[in-house]
Amino acid sequence: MYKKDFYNMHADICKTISNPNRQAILDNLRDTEMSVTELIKKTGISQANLSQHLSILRSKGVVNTRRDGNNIFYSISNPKILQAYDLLSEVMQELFQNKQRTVNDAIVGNK
Amino acid sequence: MYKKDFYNMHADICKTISNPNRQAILDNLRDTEMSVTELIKKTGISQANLSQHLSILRSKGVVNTRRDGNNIFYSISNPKILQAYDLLSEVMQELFQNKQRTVNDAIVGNK
DNA sequence: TTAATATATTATAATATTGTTATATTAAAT
DNA sequence: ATTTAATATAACAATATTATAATATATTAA
Repeated sequence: MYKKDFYNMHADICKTISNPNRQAILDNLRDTEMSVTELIKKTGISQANLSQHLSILRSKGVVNTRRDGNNIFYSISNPKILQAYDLLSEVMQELFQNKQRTVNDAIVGNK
Repeated sequence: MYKKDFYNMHADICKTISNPNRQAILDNLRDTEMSVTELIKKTGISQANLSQHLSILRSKGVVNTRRDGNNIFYSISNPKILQAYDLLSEVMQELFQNKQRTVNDAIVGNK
């Protein structure tokens, strides 16, 4: 596989989880499957919009589905997705702390 | 911090690395700093576009810069960014393998 | 001081992503 | 067979992202 293809695929999977609503979905599915109705309640996302986001996650293989009667249950397909999610949380926090420190240094005037 | 803010920030940092050209940049900076000119050569991205992507990475704190004479050297600010990058590579590969397997099952007709 | 090199910025057109509204599908219950 | 509840899809407007072309800035060299 050529590097460009790799970068494209990588960016694609990364983009799939790069949306606040989809982050909320994944966070709610962290350790349990959940029906769409439950997800609506938990996330507050509108039905149509949630369904669209679930469709994106599903089409990329990030979540799996299971029908039980009238409900469809969504779950995360691969635990590494959550590992990546959590690692990015750490990165985010550390970047945020650095920014805070920079601002503080600027105010206090020390380096 | 409210969950919505968290998801927004998380998605934001995630979006920052969700672009094939920025992936290429990060991959090239993996274990060395590099000047813009070097990055142009290595990645094949146009000067203006590369500069824009570097600007995005810089503004989000993902890379640091150092001027040396006429050159500006870029480097990755936090090793966890690469850890996250690599973990997402694994996720990508595993998702890809699953998809391959599914296609194969469909062709062969076994489950 | 001017020229050359390295990098950044701005404007813009093309494309992609997002959320909303309205409508369709699917399965279960009556 | 209808009705109801759960979920999906389509159409669309608003916004964001992207790459290109043109121009500007900054540092060194001549």
